[in-house]
Amino acid sequence: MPELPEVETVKRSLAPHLDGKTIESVVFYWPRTCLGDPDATSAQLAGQRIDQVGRHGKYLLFRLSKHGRDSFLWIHLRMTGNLLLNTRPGPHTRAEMFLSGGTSVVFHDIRKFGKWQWSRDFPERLAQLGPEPLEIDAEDFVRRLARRSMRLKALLLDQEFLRGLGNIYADEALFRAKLHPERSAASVGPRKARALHKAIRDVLQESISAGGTSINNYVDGQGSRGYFQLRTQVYGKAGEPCANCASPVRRIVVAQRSTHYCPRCQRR
DNA sequence: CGAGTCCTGTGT
DNA sequence: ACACAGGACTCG
Repeated sequence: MPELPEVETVKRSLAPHLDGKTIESVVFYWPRTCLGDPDATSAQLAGQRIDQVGRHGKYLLFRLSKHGRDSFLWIHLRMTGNLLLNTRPGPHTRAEMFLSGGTSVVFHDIRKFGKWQWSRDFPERLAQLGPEPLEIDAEDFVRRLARRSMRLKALLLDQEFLRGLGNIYADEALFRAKLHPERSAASVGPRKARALHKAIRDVLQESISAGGTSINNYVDGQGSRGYFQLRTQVYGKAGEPCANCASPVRRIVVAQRSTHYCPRCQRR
């Protein structure tokens, strides 16, 4: 479910409540939520102070310290994960974190795809990700795009190309830039590449301002829904008229993911 | 590049 | 009963 804007919204809703608190205990109700040994992870986490809650692409990153030693905990929400502050655990609660001062964080995850991992050093998986879409500058983006022959949709979903785009925002950005999802990245000229860079930034920023996209399950740390679903133009709109030209939006499958585009505005 | 896997819930 | 779902890994 959550892509960059949703994870950013979760981070903003949690950080003020967690920064500076100490982890008293962590319980994994579904042990496979934890990459690595759940008992050892819980033991390592107990007593850690949360120095900062951040975001790296779609990952939430907790910077921790105990006895003067830094460590890291990342959480990936995958399709249906939610982190909820001070709520009762329910049937879909996969993990729970208890903090100093009576604060708790429940990890609710219907499909059990979400993952937590603790590490002493900066996590390798995060180090392998591409740049933040809201930080990379246009010229750098254009150069990186020109080096890849992959289809645009598949490339935008590749977290080593850019970290944070998922199925909704990849489709929305390609629509805004008027680029066909199956077009090869290297075939896109610098002018259109710059338009895509701007489209990505705009759609992500607008969604963050709207608190993310809530289609089914997504809510922030306080349980609030976002409302960017009211602003999407192609995602989930197969058969509906295109906002630009009124031709029906088409749904195809690219890289095993449903892909929505306007066949008239987004030519190959 | 595609297919299969991890999972549960919802809608047709 | 079947298709589909904001993700990402592993395999051939």
